[in-house]
Amino acid sequence: MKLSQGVEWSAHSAVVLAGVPPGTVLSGADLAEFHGISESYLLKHLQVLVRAGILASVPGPRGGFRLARSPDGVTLLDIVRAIDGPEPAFRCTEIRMRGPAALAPSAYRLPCLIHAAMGRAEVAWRAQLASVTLTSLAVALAGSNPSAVEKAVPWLQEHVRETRQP
Amino acid sequence: MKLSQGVEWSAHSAVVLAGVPPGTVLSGADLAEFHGISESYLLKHLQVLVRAGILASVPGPRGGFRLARSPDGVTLLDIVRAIDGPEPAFRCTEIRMRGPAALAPSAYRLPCLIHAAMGRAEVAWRAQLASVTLTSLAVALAGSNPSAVEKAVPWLQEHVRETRQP
DNA sequence: GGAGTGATACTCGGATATCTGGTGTCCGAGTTTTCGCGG
DNA sequence: CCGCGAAAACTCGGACACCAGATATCCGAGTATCACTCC
Repeated sequence: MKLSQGVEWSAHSAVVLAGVPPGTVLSGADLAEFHGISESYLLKHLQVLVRAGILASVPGPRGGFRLARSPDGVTLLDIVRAIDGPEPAFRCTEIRMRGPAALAPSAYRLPCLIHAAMGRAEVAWRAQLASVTLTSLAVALAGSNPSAVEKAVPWLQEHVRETRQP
Repeated sequence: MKLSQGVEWSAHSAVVLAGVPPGTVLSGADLAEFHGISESYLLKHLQVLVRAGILASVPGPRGGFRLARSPDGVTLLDIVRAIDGPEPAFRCTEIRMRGPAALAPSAYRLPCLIHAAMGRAEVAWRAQLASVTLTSLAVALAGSNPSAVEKAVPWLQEHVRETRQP
């Protein structure tokens, strides 16, 4: 089980976007430079987040990305599901219904126990991720590492862009 | 995030092996036939379980596999970690320490918050898997689908093999 | 001087190569069994 | 009939191709800006 690299990049980018004022955007190039990562590859992931309704994009010069909803309404689970896909990690192929000792399919109305156990584990995993919002991350960051925030804010103010209001 | 196919096969095979009497083994070919799956590929995973100390193998004619410890002592987490690897799903590359707004490394003694949140989620996931033992699975199966067990037992008795005692 | 208009520059968006890890299979090492032979 | 020995058969073990998905990048579509021209 391995999570895509894009999850980390997307989560950090979303936290940064949660920290810029409403009505402003950051370009993909700025987000990539801020984190010291590849711009092209980050764009690929940001586009996925846009398609998932987590970010909104503004095209053209002085365009960029912003959160599509309130930072309260975006959780780590949303980001993971957008990048990594919504399908569960464990795929039950129902091998219990195969082989020489199998019964008729009607005998397997109750779910496969291994499948069920895996499902419970994933529910617990998702519940933890769903309890973390961008707001909670930003607040915790301000509390745990205020100097990092103090250094990031001026840089962001230098690169943030006002957007015309539709 | 995607779990290997081998996790499902290994888990089912382990449950079957938990159901055969102590001092007996099942060959890889029998386990594969019982589940209707590829023998060669299942063997690959069974060997990993042997290396992880979950199964023990007996070579030569009338050889096969058996559990290396009591079914009480084998959890789903053990199997997942053996097949899928022990490293966590989320890999933090510390991008917070990069880019133009980064501070000196000494300013990042506290863990990355996104990393920490992902870690809590994985702990919850593993805790669920660790709470499921082969014994609990076997007991629950006997309760939820006794007819499947009744049909499987004769087949297994037909194919199980006594092992000489060292 | 102001408005209109065309060109321009900048941004996101999707299509395209590359590469690692899971998937699938095969042949060889090792051991037990078994068959044949001799006593 | 019994014991010994060698050959054979069966099993696991690891090494070898193949393929899907993640990784990484590039060029094109679309739009706001800006400069220039004309009124």
